[in-house]
Amino acid sequence: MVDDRKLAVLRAIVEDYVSTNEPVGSKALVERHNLGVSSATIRNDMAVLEEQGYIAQPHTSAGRVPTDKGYRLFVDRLSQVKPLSSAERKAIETFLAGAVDIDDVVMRTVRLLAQLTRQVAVVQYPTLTNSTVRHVELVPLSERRLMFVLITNTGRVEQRVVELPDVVDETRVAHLRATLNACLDGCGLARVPDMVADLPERLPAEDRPLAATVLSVLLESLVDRHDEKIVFAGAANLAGADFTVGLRDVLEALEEQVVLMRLLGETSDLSALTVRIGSENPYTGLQGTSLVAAGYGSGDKQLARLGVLGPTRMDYPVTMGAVRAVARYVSQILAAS
Amino acid sequence: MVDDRKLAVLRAIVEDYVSTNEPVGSKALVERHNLGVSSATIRNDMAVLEEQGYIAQPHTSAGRVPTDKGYRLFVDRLSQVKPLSSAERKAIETFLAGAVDIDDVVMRTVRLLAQLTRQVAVVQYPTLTNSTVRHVELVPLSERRLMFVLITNTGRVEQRVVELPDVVDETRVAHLRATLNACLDGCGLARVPDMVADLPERLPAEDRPLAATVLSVLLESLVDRHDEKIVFAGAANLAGADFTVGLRDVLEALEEQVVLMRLLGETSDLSALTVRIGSENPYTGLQGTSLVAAGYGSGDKQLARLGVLGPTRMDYPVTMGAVRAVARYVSQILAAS
DNA sequence: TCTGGCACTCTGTGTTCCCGAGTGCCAAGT
DNA sequence: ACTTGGCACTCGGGAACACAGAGTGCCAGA
Repeated sequence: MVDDRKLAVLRAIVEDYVSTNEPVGSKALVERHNLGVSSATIRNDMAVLEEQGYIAQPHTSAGRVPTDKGYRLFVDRLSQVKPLSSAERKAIETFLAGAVDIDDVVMRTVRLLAQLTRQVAVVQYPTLTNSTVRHVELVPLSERRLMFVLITNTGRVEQRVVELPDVVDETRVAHLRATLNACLDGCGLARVPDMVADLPERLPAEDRPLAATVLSVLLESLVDRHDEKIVFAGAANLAGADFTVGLRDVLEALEEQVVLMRLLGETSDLSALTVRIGSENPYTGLQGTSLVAAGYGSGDKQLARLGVLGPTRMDYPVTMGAVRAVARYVSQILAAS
Repeated sequence: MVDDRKLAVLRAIVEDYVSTNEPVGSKALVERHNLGVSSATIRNDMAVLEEQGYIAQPHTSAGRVPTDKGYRLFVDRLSQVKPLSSAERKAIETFLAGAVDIDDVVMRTVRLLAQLTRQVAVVQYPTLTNSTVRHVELVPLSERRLMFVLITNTGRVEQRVVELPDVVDETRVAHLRATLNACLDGCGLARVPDMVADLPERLPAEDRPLAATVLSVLLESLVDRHDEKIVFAGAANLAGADFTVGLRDVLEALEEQVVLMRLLGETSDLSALTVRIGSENPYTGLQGTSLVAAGYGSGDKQLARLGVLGPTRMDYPVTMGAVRAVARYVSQILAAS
């Protein structure tokens, strides 16, 4: 009986604080929620909760505010994800359905998520490592320049300009293209380096310089930077909120790809809905913010993650519901294309 | 003599206000600049300048602040663009040189500009209308789906998935590809619709459904949205500045592609350095901000625009120098690739 | 274990007051 | 016709202060 009520009190505090943005006191608590006890009892419970580190008071004789630890407990045990309304589901579906290519999917997703949660949305591009080669194209641009294009089964297109050491005629390029496609078609990107390792040796000697140049660009484009691409939207939603830490730091973090990568990346289970609260964050500029993230992917493969970043004081059930729903719909879209 | 000094006073007011961010009074003015007259004289001049609308005072008995009209005069007649230091030039060069594709160029440019000016940078993607077709590629994804890829001479790649009405075999696709390339190679994008208008009729009857489907996607991808792509960076730089209008509005405007398009687009001369100050702005959310923009392009063709957005109270000479320099370097890079 | 009561401690807000910077104007000087 | 020093006036912003209100901790009694 004892502990049960304390948990109810904590839940009530979190809910009230999230909705009012003001420290909540014992009296207001018994009025708004019908716990069957008096405010004095609540005060005792609150004292205990504070001692255990779940809540804190900004000053003596102000109400209580949840700590990060308090939010953590709330998220883990006291709340359940709130599903979206059917109108919202409908909106998601129609909005995402119009996407024409992978860039468009990502763009629409991030905007949708920002609008839905009224917070900052973050979407990581589908990783290349799980995709396979659909087609390789070599397009002569001029005598000594090629454009190299790699198309993956996820609809992603990688392109690079290749500077050639020598003038190369069209038929050699065609030959290399055919060879590359034969060698790589359907091959997982992770296996590409192995597949092409001995490729120059299997070619006539006069084709080798060309092949070597193209391959070096190909390999470089794979390892390069593209797992690291992340976009965000909804920065305007930060303007209203007040952070313990400066707004500037948050904006800086958002523009720093590396920080976002670590933020989204450092989660053990890709498929689950994960929440990172305030000081649990690795980056100091993002203390005072929480991240709600989920993995998405086509079919059974998880490709990447998406989520929203907001003030620690956020409505976790609703946000988690939105993130989960969007992740599912994006997965559907990607699986279908 | 008279007017000359008034202009000097206005210049001094702008410079002081930009550097101190406080309304500047007559006394401070004679101290910091050696105008050879007394503060009383300055006061008279200031009264005239105020009556003419170049400066204003926030309250009675505060110093003066330049109005938008005052900044306008300053930019047009009282200042000269300040060139960058050689260290800065060097930095630009090396930073931009590493770009691997057009996305990378744009990304690097916008970040560079944001960092250089410590303001929000805005870069418009090179317009497709001035570019020409380098290559068209059709890649079978499955029996009834094609990926259509269009490569332009500016290194831009457009991609679309095409849903086919029927199962189509590979040789027909190859044939269509060859026909398309023969027809469109080197053709300006604006002329593409004309060029392909009668193309189905020139094909054997059995190829026409396929051709029609692909062409409709092609045409759609041209008119669609890609002239409208704009990216920005440096939002964190907004955090420090204080706007007359809310920070939120500015952030919202930045995320609204349409607004940015109009902002950058509505300038008569594409090649000149243009400055739009405060209330000269079309969008209400951007009053209180100024835009400094320049066109860029490869060779003699202007492709698009880039610029920075900052508080009306900005250091125009320095900002204009940075924008101009970056525009030039980007043009160089694009011309070379 | 809960409850009502009570004294205490804060913060936030409103009020008042005053200093100082800056102006406008005027009469005198060049 | 300008310029200058002087002077009275205005107003914003900060400091000092008081006060109401909300909230707490604790204690004695049910």
